[in-house]
Amino acid sequence: MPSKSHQQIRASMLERIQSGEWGLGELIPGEVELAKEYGCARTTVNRALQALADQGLLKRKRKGGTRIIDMPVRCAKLEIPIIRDEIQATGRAYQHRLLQMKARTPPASVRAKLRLADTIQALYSETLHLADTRPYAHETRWLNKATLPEIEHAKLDEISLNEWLVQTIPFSNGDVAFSAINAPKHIAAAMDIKEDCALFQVERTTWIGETFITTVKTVYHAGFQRYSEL
Amino acid sequence: MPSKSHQQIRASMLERIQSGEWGLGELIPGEVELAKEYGCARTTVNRALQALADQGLLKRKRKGGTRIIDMPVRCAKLEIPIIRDEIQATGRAYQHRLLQMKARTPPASVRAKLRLADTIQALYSETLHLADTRPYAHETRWLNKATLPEIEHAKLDEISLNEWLVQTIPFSNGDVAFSAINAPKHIAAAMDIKEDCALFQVERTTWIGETFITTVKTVYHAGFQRYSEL
DNA sequence: TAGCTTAATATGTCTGCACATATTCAGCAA
DNA sequence: TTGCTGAATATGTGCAGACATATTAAGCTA
Repeated sequence: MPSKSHQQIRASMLERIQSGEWGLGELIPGEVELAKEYGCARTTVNRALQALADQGLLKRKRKGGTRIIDMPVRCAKLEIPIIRDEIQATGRAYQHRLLQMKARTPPASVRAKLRLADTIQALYSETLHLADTRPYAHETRWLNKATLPEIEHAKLDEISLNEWLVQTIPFSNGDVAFSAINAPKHIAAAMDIKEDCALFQVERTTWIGETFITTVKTVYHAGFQRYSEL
Repeated sequence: MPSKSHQQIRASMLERIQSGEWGLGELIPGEVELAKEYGCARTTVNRALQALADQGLLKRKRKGGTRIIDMPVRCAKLEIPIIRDEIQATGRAYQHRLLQMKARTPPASVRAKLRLADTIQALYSETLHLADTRPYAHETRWLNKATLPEIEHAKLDEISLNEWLVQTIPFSNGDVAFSAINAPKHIAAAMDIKEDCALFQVERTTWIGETFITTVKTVYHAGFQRYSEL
């Protein structure tokens, strides 16, 4: 069994954890001992253990040894796809409408969150995304004009602002918040639903280094679910 | 610079990706070349590249080489803590009330989701979690009695069902779905809020191997946000 | 030209070894 | 007892070399 052993070892260890052979908070054997047991090099065991530690199942400390996490925190890896992809993946036609777009001084709440100067102008936009002509999601966005002068030349009829950003600034940092809101009047009107209907909302703010790029509130249609494995 | 180089190399590569030096979908140099450039062993470069690939920034193929992901999918790693921890972390007092708990035949919708036989009895429960005596979240749970006979002896006054499960079945598989609902009458009553108020809902179903453990709907108080970095 | 074979190539993985680093623990001194 | 010091120890990291494996590209054949 000279190949792929680090994956097998990892799987075997996972089993030992799940079965309770290695109980909660318990210290497990050292790398050298495990290497002997599995008949492989210590490096290989190390790799398997590191992976499990990354996954949040183990905690490792030099000299302290490796122990099972006492109170494991459940984690869900949520994917947040481009809305167009999400719609087309279900076989429906995608459309989007730019409802509004203008330069404005953002309200204090937005300026605070983004650490913007009082005087700065930001680009404000509202977009409606449609699946087979039915409203799918509504986006409210603030965008730092200063960092993105190219925005003027983008053809936002053909490609949504959302997508344009992903292509232009692909790998940024940021944060997300998920919540529920009662549909405010203007969104209810745009999405053709009852006012106060419960909607799923995702707020995202993205940065590159220290400079703010954009903050966006995406509100999905009634009944929308975001799904993930854990 | 003989130490920590795989982390440094990884950071350096991340920069090259973010700065656009290595553009979207582009092929990057091979491991041997990078190793020469960074002045280290191929193993070390490999490790850095693997990490970035795990993170979803790179795609690697034997012989095909390594390329930057064309359409990166945003991922958020959401932590779903035990409610007690979540409340106590903000310095508030935690309490919980078991509103209901009885064995029942689950409705067809639940049976289907859990692949349960028609005849099986499941344990149904409703729990209210309080922060400083104010309603924080409401849980509706179905639990497979057959797989968890110990449940009868658990002291569910002292410890919430939620927590009892985490301690008893710590490492299970499952799925989650996030959504927004208008508060139904019985939840509005229990949480002392207006009917139809928008609430954030998390539905979780967990398994061990092929056997179903539990499914739970957690509805959080109005205005609740689940936050994460991305 | 189409289809097969073969060699070249980039990543995947394992080994065995060495040294680095953090942490515990025992032993000693004030 | 308290506090310090140094040895022991488990993990962290790196290197060189080897072989495995998937896939492409080139060359050959019909």
